[in-house]
Amino acid sequence: MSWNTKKAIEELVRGKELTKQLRDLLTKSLTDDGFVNSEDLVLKICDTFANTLSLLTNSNTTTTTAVADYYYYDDFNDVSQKPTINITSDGRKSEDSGDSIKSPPSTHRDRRGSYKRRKCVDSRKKITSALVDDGYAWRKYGQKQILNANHPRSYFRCTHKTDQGCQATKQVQKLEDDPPNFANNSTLTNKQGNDNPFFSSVKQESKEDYKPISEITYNGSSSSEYLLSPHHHQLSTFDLSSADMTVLSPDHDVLSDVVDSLDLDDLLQF
DNA sequence: GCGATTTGACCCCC
DNA sequence: GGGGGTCAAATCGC
Repeated sequence: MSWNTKKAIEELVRGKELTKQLRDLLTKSLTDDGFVNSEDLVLKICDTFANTLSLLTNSNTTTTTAVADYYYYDDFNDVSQKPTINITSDGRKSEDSGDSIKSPPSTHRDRRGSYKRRKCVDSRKKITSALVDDGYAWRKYGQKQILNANHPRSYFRCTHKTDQGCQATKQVQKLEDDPPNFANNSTLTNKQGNDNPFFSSVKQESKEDYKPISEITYNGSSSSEYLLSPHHHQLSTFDLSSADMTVLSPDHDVLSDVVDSLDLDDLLQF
């Protein structure tokens, strides 16, 4: 294990401790009597993850690509880059960065592939459905309105289906409108299964070598994303308004080292 | 040009 | 035949 990897682990552990403190700060409503300043604490946490990513970036070129493509340290301190996700009346979502959205020509309305898309945004700075959240690089390949469902169901499959034969697929569906913003409350859920009433239990199909998980992730809230580790069956929320959380590619050698040497169950036990 | 998303069409199963 | 899952053309951003 390289020095950078060890340091990355140390940073992750430090981040865990800081997050615990933040949890205490919020749940116990510590104010002036608290031993830490909340803003300072958040900055420390951001530094921790930034340091970790920096270490990983410098220690592995494979990971470097993934990190560099999808993550920028400055995003931690730049809440203004939070994308606004709008759920349209027909269930489709669009992201509004403040720029006008170019509508497809009216003559293309009925044409396959016509859709609105945000422009002038560096997509590398935000999480997209194609990014990995559980060790797989998901790519959306379909969306369908389900009978008696308020929201459409999205279909994802592994990006490496063609080149590596990965048969992993998953389905994502929102259950209810206007879920409470857990992230703003800095709530970090950690539980078996998905009993969150605002998001669907979505099955994940498993074929061949794919490691099955019983529940899946959902990214339907305006500012929070639900992540689930296929190995630990735990659900976590991250606040995208303050930090773009993502997981590196499935081919992450460095992360594998980190994961192998850490008890993620313990890491996630907030 | 590449890789991503969108979305209508198509296929399959009940 | 209807509903759900997948395909693939169209489109977009880099």
